[in-house]
Amino acid sequence: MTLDRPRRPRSARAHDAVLTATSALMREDGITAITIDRIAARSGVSTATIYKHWPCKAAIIAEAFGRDTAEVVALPDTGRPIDDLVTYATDLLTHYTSSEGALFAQLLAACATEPQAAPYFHEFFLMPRRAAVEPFWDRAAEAGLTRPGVDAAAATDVLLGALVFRLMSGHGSLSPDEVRKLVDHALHGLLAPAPADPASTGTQPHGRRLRT
Amino acid sequence: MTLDRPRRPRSARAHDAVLTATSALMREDGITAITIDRIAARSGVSTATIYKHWPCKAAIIAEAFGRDTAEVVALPDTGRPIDDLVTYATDLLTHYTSSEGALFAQLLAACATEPQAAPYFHEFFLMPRRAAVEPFWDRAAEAGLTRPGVDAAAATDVLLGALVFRLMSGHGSLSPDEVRKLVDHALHGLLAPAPADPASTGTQPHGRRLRT
Amino acid sequence: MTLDRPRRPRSARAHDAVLTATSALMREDGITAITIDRIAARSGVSTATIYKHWPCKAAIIAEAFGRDTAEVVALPDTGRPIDDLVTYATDLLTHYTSSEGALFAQLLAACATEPQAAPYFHEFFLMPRRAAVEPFWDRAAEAGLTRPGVDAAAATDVLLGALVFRLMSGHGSLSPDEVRKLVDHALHGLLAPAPADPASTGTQPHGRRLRT
Amino acid sequence: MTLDRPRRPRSARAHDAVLTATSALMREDGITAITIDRIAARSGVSTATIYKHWPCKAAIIAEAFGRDTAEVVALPDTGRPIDDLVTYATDLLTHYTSSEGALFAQLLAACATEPQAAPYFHEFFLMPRRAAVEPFWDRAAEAGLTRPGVDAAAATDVLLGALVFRLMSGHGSLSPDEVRKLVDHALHGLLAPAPADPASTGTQPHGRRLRT
DNA sequence: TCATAAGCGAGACGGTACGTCTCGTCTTGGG
DNA sequence: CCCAAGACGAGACGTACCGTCTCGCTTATGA
Repeated sequence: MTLDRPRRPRSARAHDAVLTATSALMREDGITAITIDRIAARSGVSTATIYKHWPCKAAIIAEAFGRDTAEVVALPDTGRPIDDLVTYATDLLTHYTSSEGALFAQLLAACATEPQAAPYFHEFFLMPRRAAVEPFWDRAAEAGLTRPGVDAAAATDVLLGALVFRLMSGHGSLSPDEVRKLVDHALHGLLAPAPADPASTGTQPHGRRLRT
Repeated sequence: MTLDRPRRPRSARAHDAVLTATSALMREDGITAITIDRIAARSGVSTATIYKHWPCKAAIIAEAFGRDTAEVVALPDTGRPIDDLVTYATDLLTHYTSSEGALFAQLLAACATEPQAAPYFHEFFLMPRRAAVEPFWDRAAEAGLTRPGVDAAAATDVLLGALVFRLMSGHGSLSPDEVRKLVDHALHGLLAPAPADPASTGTQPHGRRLRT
Repeated sequence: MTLDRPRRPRSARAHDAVLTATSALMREDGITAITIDRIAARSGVSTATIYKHWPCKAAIIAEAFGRDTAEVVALPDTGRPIDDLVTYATDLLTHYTSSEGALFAQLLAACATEPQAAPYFHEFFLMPRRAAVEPFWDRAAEAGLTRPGVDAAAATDVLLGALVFRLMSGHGSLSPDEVRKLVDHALHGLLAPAPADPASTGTQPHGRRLRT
Repeated sequence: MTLDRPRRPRSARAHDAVLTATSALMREDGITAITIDRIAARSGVSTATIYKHWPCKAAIIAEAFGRDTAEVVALPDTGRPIDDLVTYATDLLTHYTSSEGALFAQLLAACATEPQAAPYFHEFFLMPRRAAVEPFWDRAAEAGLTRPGVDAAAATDVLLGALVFRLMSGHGSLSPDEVRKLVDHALHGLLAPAPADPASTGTQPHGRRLRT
């Protein structure tokens, strides 16, 4: 617990210890069971020191969660941007279907409850994730594969949004089928495409294209 | 405080008084400032009685919020379903852009934190709202105006999802332009419509399945 | 729980049921665990009815305890009054050394806390007990075996007092030896008998100064 | 409420503040009216801190009462031990005849109800009091003025016992005459002194039988 | 080199909300 | 008219956690 040699450069040590302890606690007992005192006890960092590094509990959690999450879902690169996007989106949502999703939901809840944590969530979770996919969406946009006006920010929010909503409220299924449906809806829209030629059939061929 | 005549049919009286007090408190000071004790003081209902009616604070809030929200946004009916949907979706998201959205976000946070509240959120907020728009989506589906597989549940989640995400995490703008963009993306999809030639990849199915 | 037959002559039935239930509860879980609600549930008598019969919980307990205690310790009658007194006193204190003593202590505590119970304690416990031993002390007094001024009331209080004190505060041993010591001290006094010759101390016969 | 300079040495400050507040409350409204919350409000010490210092309410009261009682009744020292004992005993019982006695009774009741308080009662009230009189009884014993086997503990219990009993149950008079009677009985015994000639009764000298 | 200032662990503290408990009153509805 | 059933207001209870603070020690830097 008390290393001897390099004593003063503690700031970084304490910082790391807190994040590590927080990660451990949140996997073990869930975010709701996390308390500053438990983090302090687990990390060996005193509560006072913790409060010198972060403004509130949710900020710690946001940073810890963001650090852990560094690319849990790989970005494929097959050269077929649309396929890659579909794969990535499906993988991403599927990943948050697991217990990781519950953590994510509780992290978001903490952010909403403690507004001071928002910047931490932004910096340590959202931005890194978005930066990773941004070039991807950019390339897709350049290739004319995305709708006009679609950028990484909007895309992420629309893609994750429905899942977030369901995770938060606990309603709605998160079965693989549902996840695929949500991804499909987000990527291709809720409404039928405006018929290019108004003379087509009422129901149209996309039925085949979309159904699972 | 002590009404005289009809004394025993109090259950309903207490119930209403609590919901009314909760609504008032949540408009005045926000959801985070709500306390069971404050609800008790404001409503004249004792904490013990409150806990006999609801399992936790978030359940009360969910019911109160749901009761208040009964159709704050009107469903237009111009006979042009697509226009109506667009109008409704835009109005809905715009409505949650106001302070009402902050309440909504904190309600969701409370639901995620206290799982016992989820059924209340479901019953008193989500279901009534969804029931209101359901026939609308059904009619649109019958008219072939929605993509196959789109139902009221998925539609609501995808439409509201991005907004919910932004409200919860505090990131992202909620300006009218952004709202319009989110609505547009949700309704029409993130990806550009599939090109006319379907002969792209023979390897995997989702290219065909998904590409509009 | 819901007997049907004899409905009106309830008063006596309810009274008895309450006392019986209270006795049972107090043997099972101790007096501190007794609740009006538990008595009501156990006896099938409603709380409202209970409050019509007794002013407070301690009153019920006092009556129940008194009813149960009817002569648990026998009064010997060997014809040798002093021996009988010694036997009785020792038996009495020994009896209250058991778990019955703890009940007794808690009953007294309840009486001190809820003054309304005192008359019940007096009527249903103290008086019957005292009435039983009174003729005994009277006879002893007539035979000149007790000190002048000693009556049943004072005798009981002095005899039981030390035990009560120890039971209440939890201090002091209640081993057989200690009990015998307390009985001995109470019966024969703390001070050594005044020496036969009154000329011992210059300060005069305290015996006279104090006696009554 | 918020003193500035000497901040951390609060433990003692809080401790004292609680005891002082408790003393005040108990003189003003009686022990039954004491609440942890009232003590907290009066003393400026939070309930949580209070519970870190004492296990229950009765423990606080016991300590506060003991602290206040530090020798309210003086021990005379005339050189005539018997007289001193008589004076002291009478003064002591008389003192507890006042409202102080009611407090004492309720303190004992609290001790019986909350067993965790017993050690506090023992340490802060009983022991100091007993320690004060102990040398006195010892000297009397050495001088052969007390009955064999009488020590400070037994003496205190027998002397106070009857009073305690009457205080607790509310029965029996506590007039000066009665007090004197109780003191007399305790000091000199309930039974008449054994006749000088041991050959009196066939049942053998109970004096010897019982003594020790 | 040594003093100063800062960082730290430990943990007490004030504050506040929690959810439970019990009391004693009250009302309903059935007999 | 009485009663069981039990809802209710009141409010104390003991616990939990937060975020601040003080203490006393350790260590890095600047005079």
